[in-house]
Order: sequence, then structure tokens, then C-alpha cells
Amino acid sequence: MTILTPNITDGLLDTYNSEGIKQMAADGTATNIASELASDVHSGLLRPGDMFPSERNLCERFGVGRSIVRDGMTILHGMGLADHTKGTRPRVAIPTLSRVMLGASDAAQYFFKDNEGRAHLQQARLFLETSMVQYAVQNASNAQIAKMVGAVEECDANLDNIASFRNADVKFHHALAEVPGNPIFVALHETFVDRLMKRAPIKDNHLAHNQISNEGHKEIVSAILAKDTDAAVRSLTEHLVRNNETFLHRSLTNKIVKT
Amino acid sequence: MTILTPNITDGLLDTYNSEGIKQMAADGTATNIASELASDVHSGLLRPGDMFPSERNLCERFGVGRSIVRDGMTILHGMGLADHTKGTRPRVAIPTLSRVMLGASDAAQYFFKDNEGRAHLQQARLFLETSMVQYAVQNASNAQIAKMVGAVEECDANLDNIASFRNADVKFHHALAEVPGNPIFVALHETFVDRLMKRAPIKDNHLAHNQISNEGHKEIVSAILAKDTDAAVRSLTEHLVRNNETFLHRSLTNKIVKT
DNA sequence: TATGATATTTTTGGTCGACCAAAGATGACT
DNA sequence: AGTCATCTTTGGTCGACCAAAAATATCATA
Repeated sequence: MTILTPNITDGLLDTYNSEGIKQMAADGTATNIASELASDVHSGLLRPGDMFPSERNLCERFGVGRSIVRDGMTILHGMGLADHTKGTRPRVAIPTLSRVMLGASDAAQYFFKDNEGRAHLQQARLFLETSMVQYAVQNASNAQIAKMVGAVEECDANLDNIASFRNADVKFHHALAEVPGNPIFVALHETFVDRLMKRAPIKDNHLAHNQISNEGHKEIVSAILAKDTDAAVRSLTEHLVRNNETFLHRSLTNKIVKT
Repeated sequence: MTILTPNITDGLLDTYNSEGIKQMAADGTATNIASELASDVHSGLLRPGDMFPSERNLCERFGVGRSIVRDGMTILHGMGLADHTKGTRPRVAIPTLSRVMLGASDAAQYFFKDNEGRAHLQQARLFLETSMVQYAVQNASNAQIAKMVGAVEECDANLDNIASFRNADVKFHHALAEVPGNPIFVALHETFVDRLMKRAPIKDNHLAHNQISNEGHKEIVSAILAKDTDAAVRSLTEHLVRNNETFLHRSLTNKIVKT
């Protein structure tokens, strides 16, 4: 394993060429089949919504039995490129970073279920959104700011509706993640933050909490409009830290609220 | 699908309880088998290095045929929890965020192979490391700074050795990602940045390039020592943007250097 | 004849048990 | 106690079987 041809230990895919993309030697391994199909999807040879070639067809193409092909399809599904819903014939999924990350999310959730892991996740989120807000102060377009304002209004209109408020809350932070126009940030946000938010425990006295929370949103937008980076970061940090602290506090005082 | 029990579309794992962890109804689906084994690994019931129960054993336990169990093991491997190397009997891997992300990396590489995707990745890296450096200015311990200095010295000692310099270069940025002590940052760095760096094309005149690059490292550390956030961020940005620009420029002028 | 519904055949994914080579365990023999 | 032969267990692969879905053919009716 040299440095220039980095064969990272134990990835699902094993050999890379100088471009970093899997070489397509048609060896009949499951990983190879998966990566070849993946290439076809990303290259547009297979279009989202299409059906994959039938398994028997792939058997013939790779010269292996159906078990191998089937394994390859499982891997492909894990990569978020195959849509195996409800017994229907698998179809090509839209290749999206968010979908890809979803697979990682399934595996990563275990790291975030205890308080320590949750705190790490919260910190990562704080760092991510801090970067977003700093960027937004400098570069957010009026349309993007308007989208955030829209979410704030939606929050205000649903202060007493837990589900709807959360929806709007997520929408606000999602709009923030969209500002740089970088799909990586959106994917990270959807994969980790959105799920985290939607799964958060319910606060007692949620009306008051929601009011305070949305005041935080307003402060953030105001600071962005005023192009005041420090104020924006400060408001965001307060907004996020407060939620995390109330969670920890609730855990300490053992006030379990039924979900 | 309600908001409070978020059943995100099409994840590999399907049903969640209020804790967000998969419910363990012993239905004989591959995903269930995978998640149950995953639970056993994360709970410590299966220790890293152990062998998994034999496939026939699992067949009996879940009341299904070996194909299903085998599918479950494939999924588990995709989650980075099973070690299927070289035909030996699969063993329990150390559950690590980095390993988990490795699976996502295989699927995500396709999004980063063109110039646009690469630019997005570079931006994400810039944002991540900016956060790290800001945090480091405030909180880095002497030991952590010493580690960075060590990497800088190693860079200096290997200015003319492409592989060794890259190693030391990676080490420097890795040390930066370690400062907050948050495994998420380390995992993100190892998964995306390390691979990106090790795979980067070779510059012509690498000696001069390496010198300039390491000067950047020195500026960054100096700014951290001086607790000068602005200077640290500025140095880091210059350091990273320069690499990206030379890459794009090289691409435009078509000066392909053999790898 | 054209058209729509219905019956039939084919194809497809899902599941299973059987076979194989190799690795590991067991026992015999020196 | 050590070495070698034998046997058991294990993962890897394959083909066969099944139910459901799709495609095709059939036929009654306007």
C-alpha cells in the first residue's frame, strides 16, 4: 500500500486508478458488480426510475451465479443507488449525496445515542451552522434570506403545534444550509441535523420554548441582514446551545416527557 | 409517517422507536439481522476481533435460510462493522465513525470526481478546517500545538520526498482536526480530506510548492500561538485556496503530470 | 373491425437447500 | 510431546423452486 495509490484499508471497493475511481476489471466479485452498476448510474447510462438489468441478465454479463449478483445489488442499495421498496422490481434511484449519506446514517446512529455522542453531534452541528451563518452574512442573496424569513413566519404561525413548528424549524435551518449552494452541506444537514431535530424529545412548556426558539431565528436573520457577523454567530450559538443544555438538564432532573 | 416518529424514506433500516434506535422485532429480514448484530457489536456483546456466530447458527436464530443471513452480513459489512478480508472467517471490526464513513466514501466518490464536485469538496474542507482553526486559537493545548509543530518539522525534513511530505502534510491537518477532541471531525477528515490529499495530482516543481505549502503551515501555527484568530483563518484560507487554484489552473492549461 | 376486459404464459425477484474447497479441530501414531 | 492424517465446520457459490408481477394472448362486445 503506497501513498500515491491509496488503498485505504477495508473499503468495500478495493482498487483505484489514478483518478480515484474504481477500475472496471470485470472480475465477478459482488463489489465489482456494484461499482460497475454505480458507474452506469452516475454516467447516466442508467437513468433514475429505470429498472436495472434483470439479475439473470447480470449473471450472464459477469459470468457468475445469482447469489453474487444479488450481493452486488445489496451493496448498491447500501450506496443509495437502488430503490428496493415494497417488493416491486428495484429501480435506479436518483444519485444524491443525501441518499448516499442516509446509508451512513443508519450505521452512525449508534454513535450518537448516548449523551456523549449526542454532545459531539451537537458540537459538529454548531460548527457547521456557524460556518453557514458566517457565509450567509457575506453572501446570502435576498431570495435566500426571504426563504429564511418565510420559515420564521411559519414558525410564528405554529407556536402551539409541536409537529408543525418542528417542520418549520427544520425548514429554517435547512434554508441556512442551502445558502452556499454546496450539496455537501445540504446532505450533511439532512442526514444528521434534520433527523436529530425531528427526533428531539418534547420539551415541557413547548409554547414558551418555541417562542424563545423563534426569537433566536429572528435574531439570526436580523444579524444577517445587518451584515453583522459577530452578532449572527452569537445569536446562532445561543440558539443552539440553549436547546442542547435544556436537553442535558432535563436528562439530569429525570423529567421524562412521554413522546 | 408522522413527524415525531420520523420514518425517513428508504433508509436501509426502517422502523425506529422513540430513542431513534432500531426496534428489535425479530422479523427475519436482512436489515433486521444486520441491525441486531450491529446492536450486539455496539453494546459490547460482540467484541472487536471476535468471530460472528456462524451463518448456520444465525439461520436457526432468525428462522431463515442462509441467503438472508448472508445478505444481513453484507449490510453489516457496508456499515463497517464486519471485517471480510481475504477469505478468512469474518470478524467483528472496531466500531469507529471513520470506518462507518468509509462505506459512505465508496458511494460518495462519484460526486467528487469532476471539477464541480471537487470544488464543493474543497469548500467543505475549507469550512471544516476554518472551524477547527478558530477553535484551536481559543482552546488548543500545548501538547496539541506541539503535535502540529512536529508535523511541520517533518514536512521540512521531507521537502523533496513527495510521498513523505504528503504524509507529514496529512499529519498536520489531521492534528488540527483532532484539537476539539470530537471523533466526528476526525472521521470527516480521514474520510474525505485525507483521501483527497493522498490522491491529489503531483505538482510540477514540487520542491518549491512544498516549501510554500509548509510556510503556510508555519503561519497557521504561529497565529494559533499568538491567539490571533483572523490571521489564523487568513493563513489557512490562503493555504487551502492556493492548492485548489493551482489544481484548476493546471487543469486549464492541460499540463498533465504523470502520476 | 376495434376495443376493452379477462385468462394464460413468461419473466422476475425472493428464498432455500445442496455442493465445494478450505480452514480448523480432532485424533492417531511415532 | 510432536507430527501428520482425518474429519468436522465454515464461508462461498450455484441451481432449483415459488409467488407475484408483467407481458401476451384470447375473447366477448359494441
